[in-house]
Amino acid sequence: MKIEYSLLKTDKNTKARYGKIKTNYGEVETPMFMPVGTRASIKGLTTDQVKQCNSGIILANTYHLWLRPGEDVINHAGGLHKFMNYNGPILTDSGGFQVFSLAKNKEKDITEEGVHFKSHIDGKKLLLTPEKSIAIQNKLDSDIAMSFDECPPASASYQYLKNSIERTIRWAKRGKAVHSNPNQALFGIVQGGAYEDLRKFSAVETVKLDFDGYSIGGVANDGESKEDMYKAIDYSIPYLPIDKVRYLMGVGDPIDIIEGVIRGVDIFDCVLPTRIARHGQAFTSHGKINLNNAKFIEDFTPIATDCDCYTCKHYTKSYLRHLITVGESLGGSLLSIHNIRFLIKLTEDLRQAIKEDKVLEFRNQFINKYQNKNTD
RNA sequence: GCGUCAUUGGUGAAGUGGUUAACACGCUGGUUUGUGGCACCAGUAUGCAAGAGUUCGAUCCUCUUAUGACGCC
Repeated sequence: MKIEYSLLKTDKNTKARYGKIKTNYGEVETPMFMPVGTRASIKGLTTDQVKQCNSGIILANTYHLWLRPGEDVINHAGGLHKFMNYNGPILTDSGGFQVFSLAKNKEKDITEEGVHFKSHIDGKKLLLTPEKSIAIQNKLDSDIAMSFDECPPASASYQYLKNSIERTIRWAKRGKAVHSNPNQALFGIVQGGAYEDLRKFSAVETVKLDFDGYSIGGVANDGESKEDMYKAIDYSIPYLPIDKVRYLMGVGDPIDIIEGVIRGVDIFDCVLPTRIARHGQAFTSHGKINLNNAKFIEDFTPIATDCDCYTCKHYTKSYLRHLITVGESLGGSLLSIHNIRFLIKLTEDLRQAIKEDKVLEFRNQFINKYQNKNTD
């Protein structure tokens, strides 16, 4: 089967929704944060460790797995779940985001056929098309495949975005036409920057194609303002069906997740928790802390006493700082566990708040604490 | 005892008679939003062993002292 989404409750004061996604690999409650495992690995963690964070869906990336080891290798291994030993749902990103950053000359390299670019590994000239992206994802056998879309920068002009979303819709059609894995859902992607009419057009036209779920793309890139991100969500959501999952791509700042949930988003993914972990930073309810800071040299307390993650149960800030400063990869792993758990816990708390119709109170309390770092 | 050479930030060190003493590491902060993993950005010697002299001006030239390395008796 493909996935099935059930909307179970809506917050009384906001658009926040509590729901469940049924997949071939178990049920997942939403709102939910999805950790990113680009190359079939949540960097530095075993899948058991990821599961211990109470993860539901995780991500992998079509572009990276296409280049190495190749979709056939993973297909012969029995699919992505077996290959990477993850016994839970997996979503694959289409590769669009990566390919556009590799396309040197946007006007020349991005054509109706697809995107021309050079491999970041060996410089080989490659072409990724909507059909190719879907074919790769079919073979990877993820539970959710994403349409191949163009992800323009926040700085793109209105006219550029207009042409871009029209092409993205044509690409979505082409991808859907060749999608052939009966166990895999396929999501459409809404673009259109922070323009109300473009988001509406993109959403309405994409929904006409009848996907298994919808995502809001093109946010949180190259210095886009928070206001524009929230506008992009607000302008897209009204046109998405209530009985399908909504996915805000690439968002993982705690406050942005809350604001997304309030606006009706169900699932999120982001590299932030794992990337900042490798650079020594940790989320806490009082804001981000940097374990590189000298003040933690002899701090023999956990990152957060109110955190139930493996790292906080067993390690002190002093030890974590030591690992980070000497470059031991265990430091990045332990911080990744904490940060992933932090964001998943945040979505768990949001689910509870929706059930109690207290999302706004939760938002205000969280932000107040998160931005006022001195109080304890 | 005599002679030669050396002495520049936390470390390794570059350098010049004249506006802010290179670079690297370290250190101190910061950044990171569909991951081209382990990156990027910023700050970090009011001083060039100590003292005196020459000079308009000295870290750079001269002298003395200290310390060190090497050589000779």
